[in-house]
Amino acid sequence: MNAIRTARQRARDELTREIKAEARRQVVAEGPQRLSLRSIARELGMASSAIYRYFPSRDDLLTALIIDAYDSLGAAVEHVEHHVPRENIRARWQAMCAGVRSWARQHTQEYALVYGSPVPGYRAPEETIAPASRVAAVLGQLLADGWEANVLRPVRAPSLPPGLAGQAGRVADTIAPGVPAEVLAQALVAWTQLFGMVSFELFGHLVGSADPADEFFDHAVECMADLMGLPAA
Amino acid sequence: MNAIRTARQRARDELTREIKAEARRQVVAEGPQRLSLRSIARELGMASSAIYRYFPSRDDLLTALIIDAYDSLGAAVEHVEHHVPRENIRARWQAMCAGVRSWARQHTQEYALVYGSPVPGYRAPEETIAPASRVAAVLGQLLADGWEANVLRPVRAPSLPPGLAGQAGRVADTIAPGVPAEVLAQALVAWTQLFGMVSFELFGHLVGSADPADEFFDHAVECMADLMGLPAA
DNA sequence: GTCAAGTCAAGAGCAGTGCTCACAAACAGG
DNA sequence: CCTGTTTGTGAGCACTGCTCTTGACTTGAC
Repeated sequence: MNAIRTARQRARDELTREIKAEARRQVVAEGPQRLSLRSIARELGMASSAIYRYFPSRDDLLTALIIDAYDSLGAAVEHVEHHVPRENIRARWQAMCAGVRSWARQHTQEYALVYGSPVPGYRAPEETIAPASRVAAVLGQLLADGWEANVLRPVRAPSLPPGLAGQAGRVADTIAPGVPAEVLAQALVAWTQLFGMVSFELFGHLVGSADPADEFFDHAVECMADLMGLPAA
Repeated sequence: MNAIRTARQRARDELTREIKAEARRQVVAEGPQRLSLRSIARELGMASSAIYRYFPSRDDLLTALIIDAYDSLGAAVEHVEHHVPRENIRARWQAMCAGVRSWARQHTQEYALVYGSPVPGYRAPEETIAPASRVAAVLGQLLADGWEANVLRPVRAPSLPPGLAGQAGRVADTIAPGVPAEVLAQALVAWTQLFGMVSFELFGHLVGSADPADEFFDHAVECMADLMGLPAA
């Protein structure tokens, strides 16, 4: 790789960025449904066919936006979580939950793009799993720190069935080294609860029940913290 | 209302059904994205414009499918839950969770339609909330029965903040009469966990971690049963 | 400095979409 | 029977994703 890129390469990178920016603008404004390559080209003052030099299809453009969204969420959560004293494990969990929710509320369409129904039938997995695990890594690190400091007191976990123990162990190895599978199984429960709750709030499934969801959200975060055995203080 | 409808009315009902059936076929086969009024008309041997005599727009057709999906899910869950002895509260919870998951796995696209990202930007709420609460009512009834039999031993719930207590109380009034707000708040946590977990499984967010999700699912169901204080036996 | 190879934007065009509208049949109730 | 409402039709508008050819531009080796 040369740091000095050719003029052509620089123009290409810039245009790629501009296309993505305009696409994101449209997705945010009107949803992924209404994203149109032609209107992007119109807005950028170029022929619609030229877009295909940069993204082979509409779905590929959407995939690029998805990756960016994962990255943006990961960065946001990392940011808020890093402003909490490292030794206060429970506060770190609370911070990351709040971070997820607040990012999701500020980026509804991008959240829907990532955690809503996969739009084009099937998702391109390879390029997305790395940025996707970024926010999961925050939880993993937090658990690893708590385990190392010997402050985790997880709710009695009945001995895990072998399959789940294996899965949880493998996740622990990559994301939370040292943490036993029992703790990680609980963390997976908390994890799915968190995103289920945020999705329900954003997608309107709480309107009849916990509509201003702030208090319910805090309540659930505490319940899950207890489930994982995060220390109270 | 006359039970004997005119020939015209009968034809209209039948065609409405056929349009929905063909639409559902397409959604199941290729996703809501690819649903096309023109191809429905083609398949039914009629002019595309004729569809608009029955559904004013594509989104209205989708809304009709959503209502049907809610109803189908509700019926399925009611069915499996009713085959469990009424006094075994925990088994009823397990059965309804399994029912939700199994319906979701058998009707992926319809589940995504209902619990995925709201496609057209905003959802028509009024017509959907009634069928939507049908499956929630199963959980409510189960909790009400358990509370009346005095077998619920919920995890210590720190006194609820006033807003959440009010919300949970109102839900209890409509769905689980007699059940205190503290229990219902936990039930809401379990509720969101259940659908978060199912969504993650269907939408591929567990591929790296709990991919064959059976054991993890059972584990989470147990955790949530404990959280709500459902009796072990 | 020249010139072939590679890259890129443009425009026309294909096949498809949702939706509207004027019109002609078919039906319903008086 | 006949009037007024429904229903189906086909043409048409404005739009979409995507492909392909054509011509202009940039690049880097000679």
